[in-house]
Amino acid sequence: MRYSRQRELIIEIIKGRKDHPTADMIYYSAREQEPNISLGTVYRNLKQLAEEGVIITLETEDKRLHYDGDTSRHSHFICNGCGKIIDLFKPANVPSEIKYAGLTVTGEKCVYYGLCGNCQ
Amino acid sequence: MRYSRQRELIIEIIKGRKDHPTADMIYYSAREQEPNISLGTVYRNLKQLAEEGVIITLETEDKRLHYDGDTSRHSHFICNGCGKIIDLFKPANVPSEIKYAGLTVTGEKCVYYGLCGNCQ
DNA sequence: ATATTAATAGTAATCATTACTGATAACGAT
DNA sequence: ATCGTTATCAGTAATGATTACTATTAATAT
Repeated sequence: MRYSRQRELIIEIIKGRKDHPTADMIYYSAREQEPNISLGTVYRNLKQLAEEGVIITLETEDKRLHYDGDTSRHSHFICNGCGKIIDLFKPANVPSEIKYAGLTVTGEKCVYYGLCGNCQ
Repeated sequence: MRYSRQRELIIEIIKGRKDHPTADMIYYSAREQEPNISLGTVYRNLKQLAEEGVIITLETEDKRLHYDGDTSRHSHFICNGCGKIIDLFKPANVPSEIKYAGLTVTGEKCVYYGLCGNCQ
């Protein structure tokens, strides 16, 4: 994986924000510093970074992939009102059932839906 | 919501299977009994049924929506080897953090990734 | 039975994402 | 430092899942 200015910028953007941006949100942000960066470059790098485990993907009900620069184990809460995604850094334990079923868990994606303080 | 033979068939198919089929899997299954049913009809009804809460959607890393006829509270395990989706009927508790953050939870989607017994 | 209007089959359009292509740039070897 | 190799880029075309559209059919209340 060779260095590139564009990729470095993309990493910096994702790691620097606590919301969970989609590819095009990252694209628009990147264009502020790198006006000629292409959307394809953003998508290609995001995909690559996610495969490498540098960032994490979050599949939501809005049909677009959200990206998260924080790779530590945590869950998410998504507000049905405003769409905001909130990190939950004290995730629940893995269901006990898993060990009995002979399954090896390597990752988890727990998303809770509901209303945030502002929206209820 | 008026009765229709096609919708009834779609419901019957989803409720009758324990895998978590995608729209086109349901489409091909439906065509065995209703050879002229259209893919659009399948998609339209699945969307409607999910909105009504009759079925549940599952957003996975394979970029297609999976549907689940079981609306009881449960989690899922997805095997990275064979792609099989396994139900976990003893889901973990909601993270304690949520009540302190003033969030109201109305739904959850927990997906665990790893390897099933056959694939490890 | 008739009128109203969801629902359908079939097809076109949308939209996020990925693939392609010729040009550019990173970087190890000379 | 220059050269050669090749990953990466910008720009654009293609893909694939899903949704919207349209004329027709069928469910159901009156």
